[in-house]
Amino acid sequence: MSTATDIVRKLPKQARAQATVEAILTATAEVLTEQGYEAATTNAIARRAGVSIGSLYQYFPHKEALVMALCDRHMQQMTALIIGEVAAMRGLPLSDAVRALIRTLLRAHNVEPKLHRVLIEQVPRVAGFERIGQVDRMIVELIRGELERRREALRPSNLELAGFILVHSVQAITHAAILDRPDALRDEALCEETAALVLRYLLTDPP
Amino acid sequence: MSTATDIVRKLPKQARAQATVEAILTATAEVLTEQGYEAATTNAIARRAGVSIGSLYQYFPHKEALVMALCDRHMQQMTALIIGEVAAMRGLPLSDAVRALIRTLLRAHNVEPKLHRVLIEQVPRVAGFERIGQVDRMIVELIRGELERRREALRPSNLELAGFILVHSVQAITHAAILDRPDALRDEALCEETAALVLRYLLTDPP
Amino acid sequence: MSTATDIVRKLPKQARAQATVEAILTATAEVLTEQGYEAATTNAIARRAGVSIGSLYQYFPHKEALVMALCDRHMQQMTALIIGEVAAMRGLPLSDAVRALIRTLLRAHNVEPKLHRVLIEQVPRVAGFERIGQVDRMIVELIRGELERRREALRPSNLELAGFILVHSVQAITHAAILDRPDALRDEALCEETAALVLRYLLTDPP
Amino acid sequence: MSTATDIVRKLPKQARAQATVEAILTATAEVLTEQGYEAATTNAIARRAGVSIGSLYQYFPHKEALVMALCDRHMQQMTALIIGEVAAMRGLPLSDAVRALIRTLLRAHNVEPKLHRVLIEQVPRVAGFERIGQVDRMIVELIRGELERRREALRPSNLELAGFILVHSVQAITHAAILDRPDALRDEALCEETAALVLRYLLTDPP
DNA sequence: TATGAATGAGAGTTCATTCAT
DNA sequence: TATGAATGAACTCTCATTCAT
Repeated sequence: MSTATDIVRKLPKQARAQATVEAILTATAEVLTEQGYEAATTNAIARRAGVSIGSLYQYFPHKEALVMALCDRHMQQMTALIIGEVAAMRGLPLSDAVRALIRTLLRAHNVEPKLHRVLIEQVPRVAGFERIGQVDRMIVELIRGELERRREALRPSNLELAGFILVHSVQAITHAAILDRPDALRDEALCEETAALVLRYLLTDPP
Repeated sequence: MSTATDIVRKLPKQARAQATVEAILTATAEVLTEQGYEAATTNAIARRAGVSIGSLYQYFPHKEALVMALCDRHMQQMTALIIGEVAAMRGLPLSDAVRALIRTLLRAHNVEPKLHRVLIEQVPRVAGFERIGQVDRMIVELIRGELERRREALRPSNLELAGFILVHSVQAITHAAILDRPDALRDEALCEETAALVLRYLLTDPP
Repeated sequence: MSTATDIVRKLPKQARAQATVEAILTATAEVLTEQGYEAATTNAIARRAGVSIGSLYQYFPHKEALVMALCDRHMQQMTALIIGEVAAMRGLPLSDAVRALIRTLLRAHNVEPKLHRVLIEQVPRVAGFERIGQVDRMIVELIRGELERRREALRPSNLELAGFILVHSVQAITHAAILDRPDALRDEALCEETAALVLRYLLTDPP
Repeated sequence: MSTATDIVRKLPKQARAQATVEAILTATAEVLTEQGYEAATTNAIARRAGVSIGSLYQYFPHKEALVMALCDRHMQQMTALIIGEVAAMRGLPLSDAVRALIRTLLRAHNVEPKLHRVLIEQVPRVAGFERIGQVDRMIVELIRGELERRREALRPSNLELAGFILVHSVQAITHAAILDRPDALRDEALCEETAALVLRYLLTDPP
C-alpha cells in the first residue's frame, strides 16, 4: 500500500512549504467540489491556492498525484473518525453496536460530503486509483470481524454473504442520506430504521 | 456485422445511415467500457466504429449528445426488461413479489454491466445528464407503489423512509453483485438472502 | 476576360437544369446577405436552394466558382441598367449629363444593395476575384471618356487626376447613400448636391 | 470605449511577455496583409511570431480578440497622428485648413495602408467590430464641427448633407490614393485638386 | 526557491468536396 | 442525373507540464 512518500515529491521540512502543500490540497478540494473534475485544471487550482503553477509542480509531480494526495487526506480524516469510535463498540450488545456503527458512518461521511461525492463519482478510476474505496474496504473488514465474533447469535449461516449484503446496504443508505436528506445526522428515525434493517436481518427473533 | 450486400432485398438509403449510427453507438459503448470516459475521444470512437470523424458529427452534434444517446439506448434496454416483468408481480404474495423483483433487477443490471458502471460513475453529470438515474427513479416508484398497496401488512409506519432504505439497499446490492460476484444471476443464495433482508425488514413476523 | 464557360461546369440545356442553377445562385445571394460570408457554407446554400449538395457540385466545380458566378450575375444586372441609360446621356449638356449619371449610379447600386455590400466587403479577394470591381472600372471608363470628349469646357487640365478624384468621390457617395440613407433614390437634395460637387469642380464658372 | 483590458487575457508583467504580445500582433498584421483574412489562422500567426500556439492563447482569449487588439493598435497609431495635427488647423483660413486636413489624412492612412485595407475590407464585421470605423467617425466629427464653426462663409445650407458628401469623398480619395498611387504622399497635384474639390464645393466664389 | 511565461500534443468540431447508389 | 452519406484535412482552443529567470 502506498504512503505519502511516492506521492509527494519532497517531504517539506519547512513550515512554509508545509503550508503551501496544505493550501494546494485545500484549493484542490474547493475547486473540485465547486466546479467539478473537468473544470479542475492545475492552473485553476494553483490560482485558487494563491500559489504559482511552478510551485504546485514542485510538490506534486503530476495532476494525478495531486488528486491522490487529496484522496488520502480525505480518507485519513474519515478513517481517523471511524477508528476512534469503533473501539468503544466492541463490548456492546449487538443492537447497540449496530446503532453506534450507523451513527459513526453517518458522521464519517458527513466530513466533506460534497468532496466525497466528487471523489467517488467524477475522479477517473485510473490505475490503482481506488483509494477512496479503502475506507469502504476497511468498513467491510470491521463488519466482517464483528459478525464472526458473534456468529453464534446470528441467523445467517453464510457470513461472507451476509457481510456483503449488509455492507453495501448500509453504505448506500449512508451515502444517499448524507447527500439527499438535509438533516440525516440528526434524524433519529433514519438511524432506527437502518438499525432495524440490519438487526432484523441478523437476528432470528429481533427485539 | 452485416452490410447492405448480404441482404437480399434492396435496403432503403437510410439503412446505411442507420447502420452508421448503430456502429457509432456501439463503438462508444466499447471505448467507454474498455478505456474509460477520459480516453473516449470522438476520434477514438469514430476510429473504433470504422467511420470518419465527419460521419460521427453528421449524426451527433457534439460529444455530449453522443453519450446521451448511448445512455438512452442503454436505459431503454434495461427499462424494457423491467417493465415487461413487473406486471406479472402484481398479484403475487409479498414474498414472491420481492423475490421476483430482485431477480428482475439483477437481470436488468446484467445487460451491459460494465457500461452501466461507466455511465454511472464516470460520465460527468452535466446539465440534466442524470439520465441513467431515471431507471433508478422508476424503480423507486415501483417499490413505493407496491408498499402503499400493501401497507396494512407491513411493519414500518413511515413508508417514505422504508422505501428510501430498501431502494438504496437493493440497488447497491444489485450493482455490487453484478460487478463483483461472477454468476450473481444464478446465485440462489444471494437472491434468497436479499429477499430475507427486505422481507424481515417489512414484516413483523417474517416467514 | 472570363465568361460563364469556365465557371459553369456544364451548360445546362434543359430548362430544369437551368432552373436549378438559378435556384442555387439565388440561394447563394440570400444566404450571403442574410448570414454573411462565413456562414455561407455550400451545404447551407444547397439546402436553401432545395437541392442536394451533389447537384450543386454538378453545376459549380467549387465554392469559388459559385461566388464568382453570383458576382457575374449581379454585375450583369447592374451593368445592363447602366449601359442602357448611358447612351441617352451623350448629347446632353454637362450639367444634365452629370445629374443623369448620378441618378443612374444610385439606381444601379440599389439593385441588391445588401448583396453588393457583402460581395464588396466580405468575399475574400482571391486571385482574379476583383469581378465586382469591373463595374467600377466600367464607370471609370465612362467618365473618362466623357471628360475627354468635353475637355475644352473643363477647368482641370490633368483629366486623369480629375477622373480619379471624381470617380472615387461619386462612387463613395453612392455606396454610402444606398446603405446609410433610406430613400437615397428619391432624395433630390442628395442628387443635387452631388451634382454640385462634380460640376463646381469641373467648371470654372459653375451655374 | 474599450481598453486593452477586455481584449488581452493577462496583462504581461515581464518584459519577455510584453515582447511576445508585440510579436503576436505584428505577426497578425503581417499574415493579414500578406495572405488575407482567410489564411490568417491562429497557428499561422503563432508560427510567424515565432511563438507557440499556447502563448498566443495565453494573451488573447480567441481569434476575434486578436484581430480586435490589432485594430485598436492600428487605430491608435492613426488617431494619434491625426489628433496631434488637427489642433494647429483651427485658426487657419479655410483653404489652408482644408489642405492641411487632406495632407494629414493622407499621412494617417499611410501608416500601414495594406493593413488598413485588410482590416476594412476583409475582417468580418462581427458584433461591435466596427472598430476601424471609429477613425472614420472621428473624422466625420472633425469635419462637421469645422463646417458648423464656419457656416457663415459657406455656400451649402444643409451642412449635414454637405458633411456626408465631403467626408465620403475625401475618405475615398485618400484610401484609393494610398493604395493605387505610389507617391500619393508627395503628390502636390493630388492634394491641390482634392482641396479644389472641397473648396469649390464649399465656397460660392472659390479662390 | 518561487515564479509565470512558454510549450505543444491533442481535443472537439467544421466544411468543401467525393462517390456509391 | 440526382442524392446525401461519407470523408478527412484543417481549424480553434485547452491544459498538463517544463524551464528560464
